[in-house]
Amino acid sequence: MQYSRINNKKMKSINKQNVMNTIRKFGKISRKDLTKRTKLTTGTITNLTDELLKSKLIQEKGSGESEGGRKPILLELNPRAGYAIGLELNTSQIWCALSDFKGEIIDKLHERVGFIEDRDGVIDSMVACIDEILRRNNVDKAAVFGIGLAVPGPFNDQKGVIVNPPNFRGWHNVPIRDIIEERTGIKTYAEKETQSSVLGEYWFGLGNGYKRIFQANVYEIGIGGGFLVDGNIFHGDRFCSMELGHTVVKIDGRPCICGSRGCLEAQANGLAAVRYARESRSGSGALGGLDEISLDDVVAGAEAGDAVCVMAIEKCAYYLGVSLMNAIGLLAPDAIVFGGDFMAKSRLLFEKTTEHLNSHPYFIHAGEVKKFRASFGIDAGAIGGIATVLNAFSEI
Amino acid sequence: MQYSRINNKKMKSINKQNVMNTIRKFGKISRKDLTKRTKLTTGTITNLTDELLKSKLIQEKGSGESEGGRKPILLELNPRAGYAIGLELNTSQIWCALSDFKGEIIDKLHERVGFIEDRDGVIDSMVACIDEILRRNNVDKAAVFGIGLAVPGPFNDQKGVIVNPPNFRGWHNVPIRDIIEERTGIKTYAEKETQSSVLGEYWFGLGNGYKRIFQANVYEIGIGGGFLVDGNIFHGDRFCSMELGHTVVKIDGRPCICGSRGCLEAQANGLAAVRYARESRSGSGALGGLDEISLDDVVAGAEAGDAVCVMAIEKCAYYLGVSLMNAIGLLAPDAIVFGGDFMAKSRLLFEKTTEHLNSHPYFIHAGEVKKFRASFGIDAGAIGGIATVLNAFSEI
DNA sequence: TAACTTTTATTAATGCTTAAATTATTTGTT
DNA sequence: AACAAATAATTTAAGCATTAATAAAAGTTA
Repeated sequence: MQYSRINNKKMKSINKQNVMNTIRKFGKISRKDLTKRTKLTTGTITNLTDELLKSKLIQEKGSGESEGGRKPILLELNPRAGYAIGLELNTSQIWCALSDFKGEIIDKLHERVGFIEDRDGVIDSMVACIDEILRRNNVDKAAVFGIGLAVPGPFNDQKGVIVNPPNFRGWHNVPIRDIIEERTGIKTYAEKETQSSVLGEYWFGLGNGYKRIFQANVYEIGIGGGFLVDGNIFHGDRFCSMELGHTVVKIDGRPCICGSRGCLEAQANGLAAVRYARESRSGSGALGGLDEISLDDVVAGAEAGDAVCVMAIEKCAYYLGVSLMNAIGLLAPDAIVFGGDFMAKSRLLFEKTTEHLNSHPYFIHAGEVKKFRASFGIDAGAIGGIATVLNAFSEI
Repeated sequence: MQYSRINNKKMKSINKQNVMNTIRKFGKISRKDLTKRTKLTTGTITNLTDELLKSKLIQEKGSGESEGGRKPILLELNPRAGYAIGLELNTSQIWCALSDFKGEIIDKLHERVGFIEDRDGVIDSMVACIDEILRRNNVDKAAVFGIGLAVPGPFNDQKGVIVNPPNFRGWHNVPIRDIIEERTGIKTYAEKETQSSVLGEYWFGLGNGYKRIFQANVYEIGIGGGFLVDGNIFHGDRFCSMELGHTVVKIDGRPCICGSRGCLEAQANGLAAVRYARESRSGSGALGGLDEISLDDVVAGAEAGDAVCVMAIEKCAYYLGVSLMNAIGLLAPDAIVFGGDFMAKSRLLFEKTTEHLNSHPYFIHAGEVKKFRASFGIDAGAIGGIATVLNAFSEI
């Protein structure tokens, strides 16, 4: 690993961060176990935890079982040390969540976005949501460690700029991170929605313990990717990485909203499933109101065993399988998380996609990669935003 | 970034490593400039360079221009501090190179592999090459810092095990790193061929200065990928990453040697170009000896403007463009290096591939990614192996 | 030659981790 | 209830590395 210059101050900061992360990971842990996990000596642990106690970031909470001697004093994060806000923005909604320092959700707030084209109006709404959730929980701005935004890609994760999401008309190069920070006066972080999700899954969901986690969020409209290495978001250079939805899975396939053809998003999102079902039905001569078939109908139909609906979803799963296999081939993760509303709705989509991944003739290890569905639903992005804030809290 | 426990010893090691890398990067550099580059103070630089001088890893070499005061004493790596060996193994050849501590190539050695299926025989040959190159240059084993192997994927880069390369019959789960280390008694490192290449490009070629470099090696037979983040090889979890050649670019495309269909390797390697040319010619009614057309013929034909040959190569370039665009979408590199013998031979292949990357309607940043051809040819893997050794030389 | 600049080396101070010794607390045994 | 053993946590002195300030060395300019 490439390190930059290290001195005593930095050394201490790194070790302290290590202690904090370990406490966060274990929830409650004794100083003894901290020495084991961090490889620091008991003296150092005493020093560092002492300082953390004094700054109220952690607290002593009860004691553990005796192992034949003195009972260990357990340490935990101090929930009242401060707060974090997570906020996801998508084309139709703003999801906002407030958590304490331990990451426990205190309150949630949800607002529909009227016209996504009304950029300034939407930004006003975001700020209003933040103000409102603080007001109604009586939280002072000074007590908030940060705001974690989850925004649509493509996103410049170095500068915090929304580049040009196809569904966000009029949002070209919007420095959303700086705008929200300036408007609220609160330190703000921003990540692409799926990157945010996977960090949330790591801290608060099932992702803990894996070294390389890839997440695919499959929505009715969009498809996004996220990737974590050792608990850190894999960032791109200047531009956003993990643009899974606009990788081409089928050459000369369906036109995509992005201007290309055959993107995974065009071939395997929820709308594609609906389209496959419709096309098949009209092809077989059935008539009547089929134009109004919805994704829920297709999912329900598949669940009930309707052949057309099963085919439609299996088709999406096939394309997903191909693209994910390609991603596995490049990234070699040890876990894959399946999120997004379409994925959450359809058991079949998950099963068929994983089936495809488990049956590759050559990348036999793809079968050994852990695969599971995301722990969080619609608020995954906001929860990830909270994780972003707490994770970034390193300047102790 | 995730750090592990740091103490004084580790701190010093990291800073010393930093100094070494900076010296290696600049070739010759004064202590003053080292303080600027490493952000360490003059006192620390004096200490660390002192130790490095005493251990003969670096040496003073002349002085730089005066800037109005005392002339700076220049420091450089001591070429005689030790040696590194790089060795690439592919289906037909063993390429071996010996370098001094500065990375200057002292000698090269090349041997054809008779039967790749004869695993033990090939391993014997590898060891013999290493012995021979040391013998004829009068280098003692004890003076060799390490051997860097460049081997075919899929490769378990954690354990140094060749998993199951399709062209390597009988090579299932061969712990090549440990075998060579045990047989030679020299510390051995191993990387997948293209990963090795890109590290070589970073240290000794044009890759320096880029934060995220993706390399695509396009050969007559295989296609491989490599990726560097901040000068470090991007490793997978348990299994090899960057298996570019076996990502699917065309659903239900040509059967691939790996058992899948439509892999990039099956659609865009040199043999594919030959096939496209042949198919087109026989389709157009031409006859006579066309079965014996070679890749060189196709490349030369394209260079001369032959429409069929141009088409054949453009077809490969198109597939390469699609797969590389997908990789860019996921990895967001700031530079792409094009290597491999097919790529080295054909100017058209390079031009058309980059053209494709520069014209994406959505990933506009793909056009801004620096693209260049690899600096090294057939011995890129071996040079990369040397880079691996010198790069890994951290336990100072 | 003297004044000045730049580069390098030295020294005392500071701050961190570490190892070893010590104190504190709990359990089990007599 | 007293005591020994075991485990947990703290204290202390020592070692080490960086830093900041200062000194020394070497070259330039007037």
